[in-house]
Amino acid sequence: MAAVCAARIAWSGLLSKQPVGVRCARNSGQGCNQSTLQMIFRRFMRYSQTLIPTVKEVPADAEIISHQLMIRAGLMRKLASGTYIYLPAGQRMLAKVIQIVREEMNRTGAQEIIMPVVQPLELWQQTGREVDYGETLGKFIDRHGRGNVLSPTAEEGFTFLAANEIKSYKQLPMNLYQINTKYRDEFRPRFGVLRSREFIMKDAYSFHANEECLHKTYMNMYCAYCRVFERCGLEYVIVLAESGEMGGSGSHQFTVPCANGEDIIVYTADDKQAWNIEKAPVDPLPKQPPAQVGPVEDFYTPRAGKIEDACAYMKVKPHQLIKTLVYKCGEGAILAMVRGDHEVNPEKLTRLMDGVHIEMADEAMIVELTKAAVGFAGPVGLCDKAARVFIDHGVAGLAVGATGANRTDYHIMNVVPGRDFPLEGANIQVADIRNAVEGDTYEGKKLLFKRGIEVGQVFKLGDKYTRKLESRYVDADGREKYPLMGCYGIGINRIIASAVEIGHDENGMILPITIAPWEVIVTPAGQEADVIAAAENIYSELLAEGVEVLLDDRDARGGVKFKDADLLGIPIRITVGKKTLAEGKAECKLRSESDRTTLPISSAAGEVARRVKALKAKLNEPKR
RNA sequence: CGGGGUGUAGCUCAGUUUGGCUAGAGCGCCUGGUUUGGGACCAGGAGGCCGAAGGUUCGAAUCCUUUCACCCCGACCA
Repeated sequence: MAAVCAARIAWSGLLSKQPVGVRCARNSGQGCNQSTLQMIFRRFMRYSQTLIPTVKEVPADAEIISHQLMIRAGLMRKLASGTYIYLPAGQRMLAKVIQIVREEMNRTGAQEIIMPVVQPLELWQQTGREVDYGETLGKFIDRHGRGNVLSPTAEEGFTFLAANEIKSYKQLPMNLYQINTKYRDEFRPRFGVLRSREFIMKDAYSFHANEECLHKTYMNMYCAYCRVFERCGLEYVIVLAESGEMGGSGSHQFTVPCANGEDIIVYTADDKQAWNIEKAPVDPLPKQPPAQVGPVEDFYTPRAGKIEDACAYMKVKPHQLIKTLVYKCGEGAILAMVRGDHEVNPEKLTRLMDGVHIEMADEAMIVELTKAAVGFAGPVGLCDKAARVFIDHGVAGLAVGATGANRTDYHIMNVVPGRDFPLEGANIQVADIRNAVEGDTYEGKKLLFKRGIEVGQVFKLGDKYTRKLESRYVDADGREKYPLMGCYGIGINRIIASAVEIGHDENGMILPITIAPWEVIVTPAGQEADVIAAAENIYSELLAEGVEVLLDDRDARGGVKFKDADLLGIPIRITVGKKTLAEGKAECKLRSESDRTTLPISSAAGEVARRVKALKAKLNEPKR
């Protein structure tokens, strides 16, 4: 009883000795301007006054480690599937990442604006992306019957602005960006914040009079992105990516390698080249020597619409099967043939179609085209019925194969490419249309695979959007032209999730100091008045040094505070305890290391402030 | 959108197969006490429309129908 009371009295007594600035703030600011007040409140951080709801149990619906820890550490809570509430600690992390991104963008001369999240549907109809984006595009109709889009990206909005404001080559180049909420009506949100419906993205759009200028800005952004990810303390890999329906000629993706990544990175064994799997090229497989093959033979394969079922009937291996997929492009049918053990890469098809939107044909269209149920399509007799036919090198290289008979419940064997279906023709093309797989090579070099989280991507868009939205400027030669565009995105939330994915141990997050919610936590271990007083002192001194510090002033046991500090991943912990205090010392521990060092209590704050600055400098002064 | 799974206390989950006493445990929360350097202990307490709606039954968390939400696999994805 007595001890608790003493402790409470000690706390309340110290609370009344708050720094003068704070008292002044509460007394409606005598002599303090608004920004000073905000600064003081932002830095004045007591655990007991902050909503950091840590939990011991792993949340049932969190599958991957970053999701689990972000919930457990009290960074966020789920509001609905794919939407999260960011709590104070999470908000602080987002704010820090945003600030880094903003600084690096501004350094390149990009200008920050804010675009509405709700945008007119007509703009999206003009560029054709209402259709291309499909159901992922969030839409609603307002009370006036107008269609609205919840912006998943903002090419339309920025190009609209350019169309109205960029009239002369003298205004070019121009690079505009925003850091704003994006919405995508994902079929399946998952992995916590890695694939959420609502997220924060930095998106920039640049406008140029010529290709060289676009390239220059593109490379500037590329470098700025390197700096951003280095400052955030992330290990990252840059891969060549597909620009797909975004249109345009070039793209790089910035990915953080980790086991839970959704993207697959393909790289050569010598580590010289890397691609997203959508883009990774493969060498054609060696052509099989021609064999003596009898005529095509029907084979009864009831209900064997799947590769493995058909193989079982015909006693062949998947790599001997020719898989025929039907895509559509407007009204026309597109055939894509790959081996049974390979997968069609739609991005590669899109590129062969010059960026035209394609999608899987529906059942009705397949039945109409092949006169058979889905699963029994084959190239024999079908190639002249399709607008375009793409045959993978792997198929063309087969000496003999089996495939669908274009007749329900039948396959055919002894099919020889070039004999039983054409490999050449006006509408026919043998090409690389499949995903790379284990064992493939490129330019003779072995291809290797790893998973990664995409945290940023840069694109060259060309004039796709400026043409569609009639954005024209007058060039030096007096003629009207369409500016070339680049676009550049960074997933703010994903930076945090990937930092957690690669920075954690069994006790919780281990965060880079540049994005951790606080730089230092001061933990009084014990409720004795002198311990609390010493902790308060160090806390005040750190505040005065400009360090972002959290004081764990809770009336809790030491163990609880240590567990929470570890969970939160705060890079530096200063512990004030009875024993060390008696020796005039405080203890300093880095979250990333197990050793502790003791510091004289009188100089502890100054020394820790120096360490904070050194740690930050290490990340904030990138090599590039 | 196809396949699978789960909805019971703030959280993690028993109980449902085989309907039956007042619906449980651990953690968290509140009160009091003992503690206080790695998620303490004792005692007491609050907290539930058993996801929702209909049905079967003397009786439903439990059986049936419908529906909603969430999760996983797949498809999809600048």
